[in-house]
Amino acid sequence: MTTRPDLAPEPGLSRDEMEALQREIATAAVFEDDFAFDDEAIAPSRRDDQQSTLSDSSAAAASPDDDDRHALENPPIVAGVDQSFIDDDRALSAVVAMQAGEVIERVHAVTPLEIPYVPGLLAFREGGPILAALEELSVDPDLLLFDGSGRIHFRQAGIATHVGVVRDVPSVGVAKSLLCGEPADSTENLPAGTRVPIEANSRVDAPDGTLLGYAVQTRQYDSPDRYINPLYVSPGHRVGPETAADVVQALSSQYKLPEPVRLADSYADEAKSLVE
DNA sequence: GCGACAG
DNA sequence: ATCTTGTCGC
Repeated sequence: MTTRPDLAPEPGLSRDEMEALQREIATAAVFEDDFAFDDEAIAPSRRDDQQSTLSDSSAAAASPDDDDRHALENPPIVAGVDQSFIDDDRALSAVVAMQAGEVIERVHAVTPLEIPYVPGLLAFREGGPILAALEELSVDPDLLLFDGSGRIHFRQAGIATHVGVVRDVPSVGVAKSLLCGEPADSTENLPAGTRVPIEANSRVDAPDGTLLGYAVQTRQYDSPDRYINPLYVSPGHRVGPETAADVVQALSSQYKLPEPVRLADSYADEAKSLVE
């Protein structure tokens, strides 16, 4: 449960040092459920559903105990993180915090970009700007959702894992394309609500077949001969692969991306247009 | 040497 | 990520 500022992604490191740091991050990361909040209370309408259920099914039953009451009154805060780029050397990081389906805070930070994008080293380019934006948040999130990979990474230390470990906050990686690893089955035209395991292959620093995450189909067209690609969801820190996929599905309704990430996405563009 | 490669 | 009109389909 220790926060690890010493493992922060420093853009000034050599490539070898960056990779070595990522192996340390992967070692410090927890790829299984380890959080105190009620993940069942994350979805939007959940709160109302539970209250009505409680009121008509428990005529003579005891009133909710302290834990239930706490969960109902304090749904977990989930923050979506995304970035936009103002020019070649300035990044704008946006964070949208939601609770029970409602946006409770939006913050952003503009920071200089130190290094270019290199596949596998994304955290060293965007990690600093993201940490800067998270500092602006007045609420403290129970879960962070990133636009990028978590454990689905060459060294099992994608940006969701890296930032999650540094802040010691449960986190999940939500990528729109697959960086590495191998789907256990075809991911073509999957029905909405389904998922396919993503396993480690020779390109990943883990035994072949290790479950890294899931291809998650949050939305799909009804009939046409065209289809939507799945999301590649993986544990960042303190969340297991099943829960990571569950959370993303619970937070996705009308759109492909889970709401906190989708809103952070548009907020990043909106804030950018006001800056440039 | 060639291919693969989050955002 | 970003540059961008039209276009296909519900």
